[in-house]
Amino acid sequence: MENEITSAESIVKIEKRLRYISGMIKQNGRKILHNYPITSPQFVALQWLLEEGDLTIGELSNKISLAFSTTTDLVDRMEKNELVERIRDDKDRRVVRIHLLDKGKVIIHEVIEKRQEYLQEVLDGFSPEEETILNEMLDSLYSRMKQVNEK
Amino acid sequence: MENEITSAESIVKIEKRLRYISGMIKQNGRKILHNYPITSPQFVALQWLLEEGDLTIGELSNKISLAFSTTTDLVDRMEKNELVERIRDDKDRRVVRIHLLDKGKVIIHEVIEKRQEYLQEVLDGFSPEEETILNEMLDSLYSRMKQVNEK
DNA sequence: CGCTTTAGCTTAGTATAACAAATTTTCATC
DNA sequence: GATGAAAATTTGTTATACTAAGCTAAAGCG
Repeated sequence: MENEITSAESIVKIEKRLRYISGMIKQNGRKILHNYPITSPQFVALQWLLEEGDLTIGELSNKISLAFSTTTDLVDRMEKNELVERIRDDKDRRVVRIHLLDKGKVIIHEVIEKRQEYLQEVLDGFSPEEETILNEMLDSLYSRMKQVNEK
Repeated sequence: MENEITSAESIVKIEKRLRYISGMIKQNGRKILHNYPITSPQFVALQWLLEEGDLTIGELSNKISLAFSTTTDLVDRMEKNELVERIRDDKDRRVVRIHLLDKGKVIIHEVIEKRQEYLQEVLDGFSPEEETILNEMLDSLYSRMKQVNEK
């Protein structure tokens, strides 16, 4: 059963807040990446590789919601910088698996740490109760968005 | 006085949630913009112009956290597509004010509406109480981030 | 006034990102 | 083995994004 419709006014407010927050996060992300030899899309890709292990071009493209050809170029540049390497699958020679190299691993770990420090600082302004609520909220938001996006 | 330090584990979890959610929003945004003749950065710029009224290149650059020259190019393309126009300030001939044109206004309104419909759908899964909590949470997050970013 | 500095924006130059369409290579299947 | 499909890449084009250099108008100052 669906709940009552949220007022339009409320939606506008929430949309605005989300936009401002995402602007803040973007701004902070820029500041951090400025000290590292990777770009924002590269960061996203590397983080997925760290989290999921080796991924094919297709899998990575889906994770980061980009066209195959965009991902190919992205990987080209990261390979040139020795952040990752391509490994041809022995069973299926069509498939290329992207593997995180040490240099990439060090960088991505450091950047993630900086981001976590930032988050830590933000959350220092929260009580433990608020933090619990935030966690639950993000969980709900995520699973609900997943539902809606998959429709 | 600061609250107790959030556990590292919790931070990791929250970071991950935020990342997933922003991925979802990005994915949905792409889907919507696909039907309109504007790009994602252009959308952001137009939305600020709608919200704030005419802005100078400098003001707009700050709003969207981009270099002046990037904004100049962005405005060039939007001007070519008749979404906005440049108006020289009469008092101070150095200043250029970016003004939203009708075509741009129609597009930005429609895109915002689509985004709000999406948010509406997401929030339909929430009870009024949850929604109130969400609102408060976003408020806290925003003001706290602003504090931290300005340090 | 005449000079320098500053502010606001644009240009130039380069690298990256993003996509659609065409192509290549390999696999699966008939 | 021919044919079609799948996975990546290449091609071609446009948009984003930055730094550094340049331009023009305003402001400050002797």
